[in-house]
Amino acid sequence: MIVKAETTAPSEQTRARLLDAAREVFSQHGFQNATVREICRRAKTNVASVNYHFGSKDGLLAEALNFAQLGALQLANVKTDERPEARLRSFIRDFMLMLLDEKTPSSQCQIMARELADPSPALDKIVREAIAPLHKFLGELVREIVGDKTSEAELRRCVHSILGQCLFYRHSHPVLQRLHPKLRYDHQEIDAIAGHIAGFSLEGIKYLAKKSG
Amino acid sequence: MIVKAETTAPSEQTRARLLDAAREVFSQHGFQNATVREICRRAKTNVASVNYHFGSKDGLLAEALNFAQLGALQLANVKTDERPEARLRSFIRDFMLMLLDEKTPSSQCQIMARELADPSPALDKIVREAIAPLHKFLGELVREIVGDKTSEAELRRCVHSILGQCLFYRHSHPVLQRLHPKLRYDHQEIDAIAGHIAGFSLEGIKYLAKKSG
DNA sequence: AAGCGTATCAAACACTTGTTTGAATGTAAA
DNA sequence: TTTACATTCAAACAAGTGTTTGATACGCTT
Repeated sequence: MIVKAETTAPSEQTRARLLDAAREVFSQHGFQNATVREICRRAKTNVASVNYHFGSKDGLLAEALNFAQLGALQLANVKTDERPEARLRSFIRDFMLMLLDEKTPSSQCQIMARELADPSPALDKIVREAIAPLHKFLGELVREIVGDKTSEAELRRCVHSILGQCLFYRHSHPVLQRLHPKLRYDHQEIDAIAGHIAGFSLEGIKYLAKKSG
Repeated sequence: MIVKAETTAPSEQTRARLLDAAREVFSQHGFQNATVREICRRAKTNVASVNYHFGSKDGLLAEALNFAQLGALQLANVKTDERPEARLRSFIRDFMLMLLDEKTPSSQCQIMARELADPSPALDKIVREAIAPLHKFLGELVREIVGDKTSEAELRRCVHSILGQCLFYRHSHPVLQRLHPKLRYDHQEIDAIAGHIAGFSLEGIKYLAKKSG
């Protein structure tokens, strides 16, 4: 059938399976602790396929990265005509969902979070394509709230405070699980956490605005 | 000379050298990425000595851990008769110094921070001896500020917000270094960061107290 | 000095890792 | 059918890991 020729070639299928499996394993175990064999097992293919299709484990990570979702989130947020406070609220909520949701995990964001603590050769690309834009976006958003009086250094520290709170729940997950075994990151809990972070941060930001202004 | 017999035996010396080197390497590279060979190189001893003196790499980590400094910090803080707001301020400052100071790095705290993201077999001990007490201490301190009205869940989230902000600077150091190459964690910069975190957090906490009260 | 237990060391071991190889397989054009 | 090419695979490779071994050196008692 001609149809088959128009769909993906067989080689493209294993490529896609490898990328899916790689995103899964990298986000769960981090780059260093993820093994090529585990990835290939999940992709139901041979160990050699990684090097055949992507050259190396590094190459696989580089191609598996795709921060379109995170970028789209920021773009949609900017396009809203809501007040900056509300935009910060909803961004934190969306971001926490990407970081924590057990059902629809954005493996991209989880990989990004992991890379912070344990850099891989792809860190430069990740910083350039995901982290730097994210800091820039949040910086501009906070700037709208605090006004022009606040210094760049203080503004940056606000961004760090927000990101630090968000990432804490991802980084410390194994520990928090032990401290509070009944904890589950369902939709409701994530909403509560995001609401707290937004409220907590907005007070800090507004205080800073008053102090500087 | 009899004196020599009263000082440490030669075997104790290499034990001590191993522990020192282990703390150094574990705090710099994390448990997984630290190699026994690197530790022994710095301790100027043979690879086999780790297993001879500590049984295994795990055993070495277990004995290298010592959270006395962190505990002493909390005890001294409680003993102060200052107001809780001031106590939170000074604790955050001391904690950030332990986490970031390039000159006197508290390898213990850096190991603890690393374990959050990348657990080792010693995580249980670390949670029990360092992290759980730390959360408890901060919880009680924040409770003094917010009063009895605030729920346990919200109180806990405040503690998470504080810790998240503090740990962010340690976890994200490689990334922040790339975003702001001129950044240095000297005493002055750490003071500024700690001051920001304390001010930022106190506003969030007080807001929560009002909201609940 | 001889004997004994501890501590150190170079070397090897067992295992895992990412990567490479060369043969086998499938696909499509000649 | 034959040929050429891309893909897949089992197996091996090379390097790094924590750990073990057996010999050697040291300090101390007898």
